[in-house]
Order: sequence, then structure tokens, then C-alpha cells
Amino acid sequence: MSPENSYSLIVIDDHPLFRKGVADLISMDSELILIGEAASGVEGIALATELNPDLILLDLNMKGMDGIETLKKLKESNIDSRVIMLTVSDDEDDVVTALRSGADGYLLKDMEPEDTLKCLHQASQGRIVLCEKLTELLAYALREEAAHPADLDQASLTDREEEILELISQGLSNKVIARELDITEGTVKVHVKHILKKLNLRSRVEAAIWAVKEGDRRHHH
Amino acid sequence: MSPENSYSLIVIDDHPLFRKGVADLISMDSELILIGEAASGVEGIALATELNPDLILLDLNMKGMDGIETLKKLKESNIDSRVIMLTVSDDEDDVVTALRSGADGYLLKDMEPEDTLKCLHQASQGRIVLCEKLTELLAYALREEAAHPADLDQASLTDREEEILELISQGLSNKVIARELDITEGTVKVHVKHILKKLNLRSRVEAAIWAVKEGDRRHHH
DNA sequence: TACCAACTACCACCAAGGAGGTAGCGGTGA
DNA sequence: TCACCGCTACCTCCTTGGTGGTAGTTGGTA
Repeated sequence: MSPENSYSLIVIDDHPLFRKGVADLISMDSELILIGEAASGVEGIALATELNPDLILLDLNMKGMDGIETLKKLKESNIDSRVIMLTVSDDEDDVVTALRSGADGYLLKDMEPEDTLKCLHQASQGRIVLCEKLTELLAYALREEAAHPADLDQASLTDREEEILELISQGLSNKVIARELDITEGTVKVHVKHILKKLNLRSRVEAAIWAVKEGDRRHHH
Repeated sequence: MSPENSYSLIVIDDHPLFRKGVADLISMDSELILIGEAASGVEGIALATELNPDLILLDLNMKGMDGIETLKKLKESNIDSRVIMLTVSDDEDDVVTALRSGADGYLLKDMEPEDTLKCLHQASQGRIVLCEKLTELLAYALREEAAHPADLDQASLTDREEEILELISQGLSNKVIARELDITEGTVKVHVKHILKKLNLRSRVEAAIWAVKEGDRRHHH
């Protein structure tokens, strides 16, 4: 940790020039103190363990161990530093992956210096920071997911068949389905046979998987 | 549409007092022009169709047709207004639902007036706006999803078992799995048996379903 | 060393699933 | 009326799946 209300940080990035840039930026802020630099993931983890800084600025695209992997390793270790991804990539998947892996922030290298500093302050106070550009991107991402619905519309299964497919997708056996619908097991088998034929599947397992994924896609779970 | 670089908007909210507040706020900004008010979803849709404003401020919690439903209807119609949800609820689900339903922004009623105006400007320029508080909330939400894995952590399946479960969840039969892994079918059956026992499931169908849903929960979609 | 867990293999046995066929019944539409 | 479709039922034949048990190998750990 660090004294009073100043925050220590280290930067992990394999570009010396970029580290230099960060150092300059940090030096402009009296509350942030750069206490170390690392040029790779491995080196960075060692350094973080040794210094236990308040913040870690981590580059996403590094040679060797990449940023995500480094992030995971850092989160698995005992240090309680907050990790901010700092990178050029505004790829949606990268952002999502980073956040899911426990990143405490995601900033872009092309942000205005003062914005970056502002975000670092917020981050050190425990907030998750995302640069504005990415907020928007996340919002779009959520929309995309919802855009899927109208598919091949059940390939014309009859009501009964849909009903049975639903039960299959709950893991029920033919016998149980028969009891459930109050028909014989033989009849259930006939329906299953038709379902498989219509959907061009090879077993009830495939049918179940298909139904689950399908159901998931329409009712955004 | 509206002249030069000023933007027309309407507000849909069942609280007169709140509409008054919005009107006052809007009047402080020379580029924003309030051209209509509606006290319900139905009324709002009619008004929007008639006036085709640049922006629509929509309350989430309304009596009768609620905000989400109104939002959907608006998006289904031909108007190309951008819809900004404006509400007191900072509930995560609400935000996500709204965005998935096509909202172009989500602002909180307790924001600072100047921030609100700033966001409205950004929105009228085609950006999706979220108030800061919510950005953070979304980030946390993404994390939550990822936080699940530690679940029952696969109930201690061995590597081989996980591997086989994965293949089952692709719909493969024991025979095919055997070929795939270059072991005998009998051995595959043994593994399947163990998987079922460990996960307390009754058939490969249930296993497949479980695996699919589980996989869905961890790897976004 | 002895022990344990994971992986492999083989066996027998029975339950479940799927393919093929035939057939009766009720409703709908030409 | 006849033809068609969806739903039901029953049949045979064969494959697949799941349970029980025994047992050999490897690698790591007490």
C-alpha cells in the first residue's frame, strides 16, 4: 500500500516507449506514483507480488503471455491490486473477455491524457472504469444478442411434436413423456422419430441440445 | 425532423410534475425543443407517430402500458426517433432489458441537470448514452456472469470426464466418442457412468442439457 | 514401500431408443 | 364424398445406453 491519499502503480507493457509515455503522464499527477515497470506478463506478476501496488496498468496485446492470461494469473494470486487494462484494442470481445476475467477497468491508449488520469483516480477508489467509447460498445453488444430471434421457425413441427421436443429438452425419457401426456410409449417413439426426421437430427440427445440452444436464443436467458 | 442543429423531443411520462421538470430543463437549452408531452404509452406512441421527433424521453415505470412495452412498440413502428429511457430505477435487469429492447439511452432521473442535457445532446448525435452509474453497473453485471464458474466447479470431474462430457454435449454417441478419443466404447461407457453419478443425472440427455446450459453461462452466449 | 486415483479394458445383463411397417380415428378442405 | 393430415396404437428388429463387476497400468503421495 501507499501513504495517505496517494496511489502506487506499476505498468506492464512490452513496449518501452509506451511505458515511457505512461511514466510521463503519471508524473504529472501528484497523487499517483509509478513504482515499477515490467516488460512482460511473467515479469509483471513477479513485480506485482513484490510491490503490491494499488493499481496495475496492463497492456492487452503482449508477446509471450498475453494480457488476458496475465490478468487471470494476477487475479488468482493473493495481491489485491486493481488491474486496469490499457490498450489500443476497442474490440468488443476483448473488452467483454477482460471484464469477465476480472479486470477493474478498460481504457484505450488513445484517450485524452487528462481523461486517463481521471479514470485512474476513479479506479483507485474502487470503481470500475470504462472509457466512454466502450460504454457505448457494450450497449451495442447487448443489443446484438437480442437481435437473433426469427430463425428457421421450428421447421414445421406439429403441436404435439413441439410439446414432446420440449419434454425431451428437459431430459425426460420416452416412458416418462408417455405418462406425462397420457399416451403410450410407442406413440411417443413415433413422434420422436418424426421430430428427428424433420429436424434432420440423429438422436434425442441432438434434439435436446438443439432445443436448449434454440430456446436460449429466443428467450434471451 | 427539426431545423439546422436543433433537436425536437417529446416526453412520455405519467407524472405531470415530472413532465414539467423536464420541460423546464429542456427550455434551458437552446438546441433542444420540446414539441410534445404524453401521459401514457398509448398516447405517447400516437404523439410520436404524429410528430416524429428526434428524441423521445420515455419513463420506464408507467401505469398501463409500461415503458418497456412502449419502447418495443415504438421500435416496431416506422418512426426513427431515438428513444431515451429516463427513470428512477437503476436496477440492472431493467437497464439490460431496455437496451436489449432497443433503447438508445438510459438515464436516471436523479442525474445532475447539466449532465442530463449533455447526454441528450450526445444521444441526438446518434450515440447510445448511459449515465455513469450504469456503466459501472453493466460492468459488474458482466462480471457476475463470469463469477459463476466457481459454482460446484464441475463437481470434480476428471480431465477425461470433462472431455467426454463436452463430446456428449455435442450430441455424439459412445461409439463415436470412442473413435474420437481412440479408446473402446466400453471405456467411454465407464466414464459416462461416472459423470452421471458425480453430477447426479439420470441419462446422457440430461448431461448434454446440463453441459450446454452450463457452457452458455460461462462463455457469453 | 504401500496405497490411491485416474484411466483403461473386458464381461454380462437388461433397459431404452430408433427404424420400419400397418392401421384406426377425427377433422378439414377440395 | 374422397383425400389428406395429425394423432394414436401396436408390431418386429436391431442398436445404443447404462449398471454391475473385475482387473491391469501409470503416476503421485504418505
